[in-house]
Amino acid sequence: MASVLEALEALEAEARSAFAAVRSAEDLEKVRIEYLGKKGKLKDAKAQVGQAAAEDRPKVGARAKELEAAVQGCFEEAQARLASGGPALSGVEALRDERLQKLKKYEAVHGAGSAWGARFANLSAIEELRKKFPPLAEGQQPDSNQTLGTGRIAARVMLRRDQSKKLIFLTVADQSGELQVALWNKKLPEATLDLLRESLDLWDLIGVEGELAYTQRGEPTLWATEIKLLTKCLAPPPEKHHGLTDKETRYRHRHLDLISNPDSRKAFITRAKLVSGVRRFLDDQGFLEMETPVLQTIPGGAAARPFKTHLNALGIDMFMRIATEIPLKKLLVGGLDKVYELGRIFRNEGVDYSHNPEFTTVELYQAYADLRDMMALVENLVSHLARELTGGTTVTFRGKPVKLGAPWPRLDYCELLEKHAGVKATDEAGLDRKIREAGENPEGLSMVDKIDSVFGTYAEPHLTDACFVINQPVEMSPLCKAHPEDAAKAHRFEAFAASMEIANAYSELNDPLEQRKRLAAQMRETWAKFMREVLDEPGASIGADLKIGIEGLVQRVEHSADWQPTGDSDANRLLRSIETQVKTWKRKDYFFERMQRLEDPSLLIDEDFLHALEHGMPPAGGMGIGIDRVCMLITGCDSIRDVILFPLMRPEKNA
RNA sequence: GAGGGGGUAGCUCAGGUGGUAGAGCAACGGAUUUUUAAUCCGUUGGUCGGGGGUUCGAGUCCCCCCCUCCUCACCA
Repeated sequence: MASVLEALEALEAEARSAFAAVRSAEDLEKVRIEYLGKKGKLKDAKAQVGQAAAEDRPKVGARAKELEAAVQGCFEEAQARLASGGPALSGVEALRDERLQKLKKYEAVHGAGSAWGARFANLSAIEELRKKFPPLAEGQQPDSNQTLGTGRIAARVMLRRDQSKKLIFLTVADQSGELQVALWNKKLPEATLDLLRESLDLWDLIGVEGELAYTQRGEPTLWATEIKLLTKCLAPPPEKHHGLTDKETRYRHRHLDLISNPDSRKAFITRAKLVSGVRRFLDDQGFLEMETPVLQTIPGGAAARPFKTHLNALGIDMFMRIATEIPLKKLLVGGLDKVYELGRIFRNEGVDYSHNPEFTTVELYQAYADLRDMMALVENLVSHLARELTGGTTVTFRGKPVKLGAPWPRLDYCELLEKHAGVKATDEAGLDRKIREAGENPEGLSMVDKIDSVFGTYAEPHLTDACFVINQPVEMSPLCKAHPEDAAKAHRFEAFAASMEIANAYSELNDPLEQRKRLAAQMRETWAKFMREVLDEPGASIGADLKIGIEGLVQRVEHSADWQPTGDSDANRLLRSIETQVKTWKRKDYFFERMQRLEDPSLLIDEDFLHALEHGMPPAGGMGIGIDRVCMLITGCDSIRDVILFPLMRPEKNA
């Protein structure tokens, strides 16, 4: 013990005199590394604590702590004495500083601002230049003296291999691919080569003009005769071989992902082609692309929860659209017979591998057509896109093959239910049993909800290859015509692939009287459902009076076909009572949001839409396709986040 | 909302039972005139997600919080 303690004392004395003797910033850095550095003497000393006898460790440990503080103090003292411009740079700052130095070095020769480049015209894509290299036969020795023409490219430096001070190989990449560039003193002025050797970093953007020739190893290479820095990269790039794998970083900083991961870049290029392919396909069939409002006062066309926003100029609340259906149908009324809209819609709901709050759909409507036209259209469209973008009609999703080739089988909704769940759609007790088997509670669910729940749990997982599910119960489809041969069924299909719904189509309901009935029924159902939820909310205590009032209202809503919330003073009184009680509930935000929707009846019955139908909407086929999901299938991406450039991410909190 | 995996150098990752954080790549210095994830020699670089606790000593043990991925739930 004595010896360890003595050693510590001696080290402190030694460090004090060493730091005291420092006369320059360089010396200080040396002494700092000697004592405080990673392999410095202080580390060695601290390591000895563990070697000391167990009973001595407390004393020795405490002394080592003092020593560390003392030496750190010596360093700071010396630093202050020299006034050497603040603490040493560390980590990413040091790397950035190195690059700044190189930037200055380059600009010292080429002038201020030269590191940020300018127009560099008459470029070839790397992909095009590579085509100028004749393919080499197996084992064939390339003629490295033969020039195969010239090339001019702009690209990012991905790899750098210095063979010597006279020859440097770079691997550079542009959007189309990678190519080797050689900087050689026999092709490039010595001064240029020297400057670049000392100032060129990975991920810098450069412009190169030169001769095309194989190397002796047969690598297609652009031998630079002129080279310019087009943009300096100041931030340190990710690891050159493994690239960027951390998903969070990839989503938050997509630009890094696109540079580092060619597969990711390829997926988004494919997505762009897919979107333009959809447009071309529809345009070629005479559809016109329309642009309808994103901001709406009544978010209709679906039952999803909307995002709410506020328009200052008019002092009104507005909503982001949850579908494009309603305005497009008004265009059918207006005499535009084949219309579509491809764009973003917004739903204030969950996030998982196949859901993002904002996503892209294409909705299309064709007058005087029906479901059958929509079927032909979507199966041709999707198999056409698959063939064009992947070369085939069978894709791989989550490790399993998925067939997208037309024609897709037509599967009856109720038959699927019976086949996979073993119950009939009319068998309420059976449905309840299946819901309980899945660990859910069927109480409070409407018949439609029950059927939907069982179908989702038992049938959807089996819908791997692209298929049409048809003949849904009509209650599930409020905007859809009844089936011409069976009024209980909807003239509707949902297209599934890989267990995801990728399209949904109707023979559109154009009877304004029937439409009003359906919307009213849906509205009453929503009211009743909300009231029942309030009654069932676990942990919520509501007074006996209120309970009776709510139960009464539910009865009234469910049994009177023409019930309207407007003017029902009982309903408003109940809402106010609920409002005061809900304030302390755990899920109060959820309930307040639902209450707000219920307070404005126009949110549930879109009178303007019904009025439009009364002017005559032609019978029509209509369809919505989930572009993101189709894109997942065609690019083979397992998550919707891999096909959305900037998926939703919780903001990072800085501590 | 529930369960599980993860957060360590700029990047990719190691770190039995607490002993004072390592490697590869990148960076810096040097060698190298046809390499290709170039190679060889040397060097620097870390509030180990954040906060608190136990301890002489915490990446490691305990508590709280944050972010993320996966599965499930929710979701026309």
